[in-house]
Order: sequence, then structure tokens, then C-alpha cells
Amino acid sequence: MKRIIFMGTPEIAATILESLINSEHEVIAAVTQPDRPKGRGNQLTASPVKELAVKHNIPVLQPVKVKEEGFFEKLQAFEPQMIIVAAFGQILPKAVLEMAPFGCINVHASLLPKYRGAAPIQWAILNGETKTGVTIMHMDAGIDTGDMIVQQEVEIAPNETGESLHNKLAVAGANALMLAIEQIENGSASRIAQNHEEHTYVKILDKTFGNLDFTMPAIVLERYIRGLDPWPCAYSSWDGKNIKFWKSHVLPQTETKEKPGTVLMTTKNEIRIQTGDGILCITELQLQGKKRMSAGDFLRGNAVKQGDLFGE
RNA sequence: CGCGGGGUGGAGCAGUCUGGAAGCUCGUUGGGCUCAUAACCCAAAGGUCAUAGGUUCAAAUCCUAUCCCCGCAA
Repeated sequence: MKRIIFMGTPEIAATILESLINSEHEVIAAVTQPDRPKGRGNQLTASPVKELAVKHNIPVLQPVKVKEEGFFEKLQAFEPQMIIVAAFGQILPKAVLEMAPFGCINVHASLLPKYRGAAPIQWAILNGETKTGVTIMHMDAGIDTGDMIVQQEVEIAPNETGESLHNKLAVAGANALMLAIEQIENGSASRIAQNHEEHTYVKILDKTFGNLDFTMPAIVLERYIRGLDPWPCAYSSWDGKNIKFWKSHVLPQTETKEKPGTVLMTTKNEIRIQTGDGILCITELQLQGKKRMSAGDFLRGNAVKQGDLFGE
């Protein structure tokens, strides 16, 4: 039984925090990013981690910067034996990394040393990987470079979305973490250095990333639609309006190539769009201001015609 | 008070500016055609036009308030 300080912010961190709360260990404080204005009306919104912590009466700390004056002392006052970090969103100074006797443990959603960085889940799908996983490691000064304790693989299904994979990894991450903590406690934890030469680093995603470039192959665009679901979401434009894509599949090229982005035809249930290589069939989408709906529903009220161009 | 779109038969939309008998594409049901059909033809059912007030001879349409859904920006 350890006195643990948890640091994390988004949904995946909340899932891991929940498993800690349900474990024999004592979560004595949660550190998360400050509340931010969010959504319509710019309501100040608490992070998922904060919400969960508040629900369980766990003290919440929300430093703007971990390095800010006096914060280290606040942490120290809790006398943590271990610090668990999962998608926290801030770089931790050395003093914090070294303050707990049992160290600073990180949960990362990839099989390190691959996919270091901020968006490993989405990138695994975008790159067409068939498996990914989670890594539990000792944190060091680099970004996702620490020695590894436990790894757990997770299959990526052909229809995997960013959301479904995120959920799988959250569960796997929680399980792997429990195992790692147990091993640390009984002294059996391994400490495997990463093969740094094989590392890859993925960049953080932003909104503009979802703007589909139809000159890319259909097979890649289909991955974008899955991998960027639910955020930041693959989108394009039609008739001057923004339109999000939620579900699609790919057909091999059968006719003469048109300009990428051109609507080749519409059927009862899908919109077929020319890409740089192959045909992308959209089956579920969302027009700005509207709910997401099947392509069939969409076509009943919106006159998408052969020859229409997406993305302009 | 961040900006904006929308709530119309089961689904997706038009109609609202310029008040005056509720429409389109589908779906459903029945019938027909066909070797057959997700195709075609004929017919039918189904809507207090988000809610509550107001203006008017008359409101989906104009005015006021409320509820709900969604896009953008952060």
C-alpha cells in the first residue's frame, strides 16, 4: 500500500486514476491542468481527472506551471511514496522526478520506443499499425525516454477508431500499471533501457490536421477518418460548408480518374469520392450545424451531385 | 454576456425575408407490373410546423420569453 500522487489530465488519465482509487493504494492528491474555458459559452471546465478526484474527495492541485514557486513544497507536504503520471501535459522538473522514494512512474500509450510524444494513439491508426500497446516506465529527464517496467500489447482492429483504441489502451494501461506497482513493491520490477536508436517521435495533433487532402490515397484517408475520431476529426468542405467525415471505406479504382476530391457518384448509402489513389466511400458524416448522420440520410436532403468537389 | 446554424408526418430537407388551404426526396402500408428486384407504376396512412404568450380577419411564416440539438473559436 503506497501513498500516491497522481498527475494527469484527459479522459485516459481519469480511467487510470479510477483504477488506482479502486486499488489498495491511497491516492493522496491529484495534480491536473487548470480549468479552462471550453465549449459554447466558454464555460470554465474541469479536466476529467479533476472531476473524478473531486468526486472521491481527493485534494486537487492545478498549477499553471509545475515549476512555479512554492509548488514543489506543496507536493512534498503530501509526503508521497510514489508519483504516477499519465498524460499530464506538463514537463516535470528533476526535483519532482526524484522526490518520491519509489520514483515517478509514467503510463504511455504506445510500445516504446515507438511513438514517443503527445498523440501516440491516433498516430498508430494513421500509420496503419496492426498493434500498439502501453508502456509503464520510470520517468527521466527526456520525453518518454525512461527505463521500462511493463509493456502490454493491444491489437488494432480494422475498424478501430481513435476513441475505441483510446478506451482499450486506457484499460490496458490501468492493468499494466497495477502490475508494475506490484512488481516495484515486491522488488521484482525489471528496468529495461529503451533501444533509443529505434525510437520514433510523433507530433501533437491540432484541428487543422483533420482537413483531408484528397490527393492522398483512399486507404490513408480512411485511416484518418478512423484515427481522428472523435478528435480532432477528419473534415472537408462542400458547397461552402464545413463537413465532417465519421465513417468510410475504400474501393479500388475502376473508372477514369477525376480530379481528387471529385464526387464520382452517389448511391443509396454512400458518397464516392476520387482520391489520389482509389475511391473513398463516405457512409457517415456531419454537416456544420447538424448532427452526424448516415450518408443515406444526408443525401435525402442535400443534393450532392456527381462532379461536385470536396475541399474547395 | 465569445461567433454562428438548426428544431416542419418515421428519416433527411424546402417553405419563414414579401402572413392567406403543409411540400420535396425517401421510408411505411395496400395494389399493379416483372422470371425477379434494392427497379418501375398506382393508391393510402401519417404532422397541435420545439414550447408558452402576443400582434392579426388570418401565423410554420411577424414580436417576446423558454427548452433542446449542433458547427466554429478558445
